Amino acid sequence: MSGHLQPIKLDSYKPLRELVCENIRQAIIDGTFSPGERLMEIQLADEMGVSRTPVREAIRKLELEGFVVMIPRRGTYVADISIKDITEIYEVRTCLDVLAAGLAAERITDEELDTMNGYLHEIGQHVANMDMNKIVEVDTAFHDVLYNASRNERLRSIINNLREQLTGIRGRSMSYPGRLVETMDEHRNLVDAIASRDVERAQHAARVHIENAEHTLLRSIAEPKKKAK
Amino acid sequence: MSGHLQPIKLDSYKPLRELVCENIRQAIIDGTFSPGERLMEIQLADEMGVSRTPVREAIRKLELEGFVVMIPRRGTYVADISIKDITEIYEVRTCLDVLAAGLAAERITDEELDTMNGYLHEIGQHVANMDMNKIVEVDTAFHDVLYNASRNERLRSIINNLREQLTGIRGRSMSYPGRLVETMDEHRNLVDAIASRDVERAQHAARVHIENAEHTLLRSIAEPKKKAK
DNA sequence: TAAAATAATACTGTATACATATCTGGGCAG
DNA sequence: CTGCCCAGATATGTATACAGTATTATTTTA
Repeated sequence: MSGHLQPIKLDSYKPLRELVCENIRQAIIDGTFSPGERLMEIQLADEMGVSRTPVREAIRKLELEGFVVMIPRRGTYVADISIKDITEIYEVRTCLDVLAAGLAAERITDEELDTMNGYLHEIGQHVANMDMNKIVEVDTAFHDVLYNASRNERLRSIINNLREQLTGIRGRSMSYPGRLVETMDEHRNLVDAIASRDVERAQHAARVHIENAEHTLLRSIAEPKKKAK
Repeated sequence: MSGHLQPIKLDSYKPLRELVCENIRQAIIDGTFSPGERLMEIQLADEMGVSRTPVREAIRKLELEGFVVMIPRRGTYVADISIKDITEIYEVRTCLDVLAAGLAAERITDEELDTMNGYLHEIGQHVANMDMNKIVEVDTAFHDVLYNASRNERLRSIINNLREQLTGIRGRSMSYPGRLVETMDEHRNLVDAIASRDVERAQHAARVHIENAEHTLLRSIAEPKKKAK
């Protein structure tokens, strides 16, 4: 979206470090900073018009979240996502998504089910228009409802963190030929299983969905479709 | 162990924030700081003989790890672990431990198996002597080998984080009547299953082990065994 | 000319100083 | 006597200054 760092807005009264953190994270996700690129505190601070202190605290948080790698006394670098990383993340996410789907099938409310069905319909329209941004946005909201229905805060936060680590490259998977239609079918199956409170089927649907997403992502990466900065 | 914060040692050349972080985490785990207690930056900095900067960065990390809760402009408080939290954590951990056991059964080396068997034997001796500290120590090492054998860094780090959040109260479970013998049997089953590369059986053994640990912990908490500060 | 050593530069790590918001206590009014 | 308001104190949020180390470039020597 943005090709450059935003100067910090003072709109909210959230601590500066939070705004700075979100700003840098977004810049990493949307490709403003390339993997392996060095992040220097002074430079970041200057560009955003703040001092080094909030920048440092933001970087510490991003390190915990896995977006950057810090080498003591050497500096901070944008984390490089390798095939091995993708495999690792999906190994964990498959397991957790299956858990979340099972729990949601037991604990979801009818209102939440309505919301999910609404999102499903919305996604269908955006797919018809090929509006990628909207698709990703609503897809995220759709899964948020699901994870929330698991009634497990930690599960939700761990999954969200793992998802965010892949956000930068997830778009590739989406634009893979035929994947969108597949995804919609899988979503439909998942919602139906949860709606009928069928834990086993919900777990199976979640597993199929996440495994397909992984395979598509890995396949799309194997293909030569690099876009330079 | 310690009843008070340690002044910071300059032994290692690790960044101060790391040492401070470990120091505070340990103090929370061993009960020097009670749940709900307020942590003040200046006081912590003075006690450890450092400035506020590394203390602040350490606290940010502890917040991400779930050990403390920060309220903007209000201060930092030691996280309070509720029954709901324990249930949440074990819900996720069960899933992840099962995953780790299955992966380990596929990927573990013979050397690592030897190591695990060695720890198992060691635990047996410490149980005979009722040396709780040693038991916890070797038990931790035992599981570390297992998680490491999953060959998934993220899985390992997530599980370790969840474990640490319960470390403070895990001792209760250990001292529950008969639990130690049960635990040893479960460990034996787990190692045997992994040694025979039987994924299904390893997963089952892991699930049984973690679920029993949870039940024992919840039971021991339900009983009135509070020790005041 | 190449390699090694030394010096200079630049960034991270840490400490301290300043600004601002929240909490506490006392006084005054109802 | 109780409740509200204002003022002072204290702690957090942010900025800046200082120190130490790593990297790089330049110079000297082989």
